[in-house]
Amino acid sequence: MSNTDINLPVPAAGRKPVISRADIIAAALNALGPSRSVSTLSLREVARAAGIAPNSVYRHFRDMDELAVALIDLAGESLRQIIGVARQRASSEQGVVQGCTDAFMEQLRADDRLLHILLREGTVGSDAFKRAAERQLNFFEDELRLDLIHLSVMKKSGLYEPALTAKAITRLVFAMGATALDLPQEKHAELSEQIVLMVRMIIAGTQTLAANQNTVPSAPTLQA
Amino acid sequence: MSNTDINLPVPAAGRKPVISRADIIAAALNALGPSRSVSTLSLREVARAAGIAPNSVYRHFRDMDELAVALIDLAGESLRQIIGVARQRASSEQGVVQGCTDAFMEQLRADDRLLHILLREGTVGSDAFKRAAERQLNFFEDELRLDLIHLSVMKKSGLYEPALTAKAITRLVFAMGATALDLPQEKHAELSEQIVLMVRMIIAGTQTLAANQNTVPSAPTLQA
DNA sequence: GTCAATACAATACAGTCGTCTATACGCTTG
DNA sequence: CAAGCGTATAGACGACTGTATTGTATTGAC
Repeated sequence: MSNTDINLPVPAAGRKPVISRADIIAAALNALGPSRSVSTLSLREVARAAGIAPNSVYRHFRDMDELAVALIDLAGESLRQIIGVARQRASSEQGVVQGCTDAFMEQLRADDRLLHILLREGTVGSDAFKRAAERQLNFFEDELRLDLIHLSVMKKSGLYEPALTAKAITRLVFAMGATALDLPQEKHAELSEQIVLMVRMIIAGTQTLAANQNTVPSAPTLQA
Repeated sequence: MSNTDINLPVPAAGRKPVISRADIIAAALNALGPSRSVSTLSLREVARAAGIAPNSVYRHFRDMDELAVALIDLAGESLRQIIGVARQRASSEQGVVQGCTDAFMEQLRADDRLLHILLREGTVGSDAFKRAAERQLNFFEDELRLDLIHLSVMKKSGLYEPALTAKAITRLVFAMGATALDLPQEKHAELSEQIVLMVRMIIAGTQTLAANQNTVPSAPTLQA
């Protein structure tokens, strides 16, 4: 669809844009701050933050929804890249969980406005809005699912319903991360530990369920 | 001259109220519909839905935040009661998980406006708003924690970090439930199965971790 | 009956919102 | 240079917001 940064090779016989999509997005992020919700942003407010007239925003975004979706997509890409780097650095299972959680929490701590958006705005706003957030979550789930499969092969451990496991981990981590946004920084370490333990619980659970399914497909209880 | 500085429990020496707090709350719920966010409700809109003048809302609620908190509390109490009934009917572990999830999803399906509020509004809105939602979640966590302990004793199965386990289950179920709000009803059954499996994963995980901890006491324990 | 307290309505005000129209600027091209 | 075109601005409109003020009807105590 429409590109975000580079204009088409059309000569563009007119006045050169003094402001770009990226500028408006940056202004929106700036106006948004660390704890505001995107749905409370008004077109005029963004224009004010960008130092342009309200109408000029229309040149770049059809409405605020389009801007919000751009913000969400940007946030998702940003976090995925960071998590990707953390994932590559880790090899063992424990390292992956710990490493990715650490990267996640560190990004949270760094007052990254993008991540805040992605965590908060999953359940409110317009349909396009929610669909964009859902899409980004699905990206995470899919990457995590591949990781889990890779890991289970490497460690020869069971993996029950990879997609479901990935979804559970993703949703849980994002939900916990969302609560972290309103917590003072000194509690972040504690929350980080909690998240790591929760993820380990799910991983242990998926392995156990896989083992039980292979041995006794009807017994609900487990004895290690 | 005699002043009226002290307000005793004087039996309302004035006009009888034609509208009550409950009426306003009902009007707000009605105006809110199934998919609107509470934070988008305006005082005037509520007044219009209640058929009263905007100012009259002030008589019962200091501002919209107070109304929103009342809505959240109401939603939490309502759902807790429903889950409580479902819990009492179930005895086995499988029954508890399945039963509570079914009750949860059925409440979702019944277009209950209260539950919608509780699921959506955990991450946006004013501080008082978010604190109220968090408080309701904590209630659920606590009840679930006691249930888990009770269950683990009954079934003689392990339970690793009851509080953390309860928190993981609660947050995950609520997060999944929130996504269900924007799903067509025919997908609810599928989602319900997913939720049940996710919860079983966590329960299997906490049991496995407990068993591992008993055999290999090297992992550091965390207790809040 | 009188009086004070109360609940609500009516109106108004200042502010913000999104959007429309018209206009000025600056760049490219002839 | 001048025409053309796209960008951005200025201003205004109507709708909506929360709130303050004022007026009015109803009630219960004396």
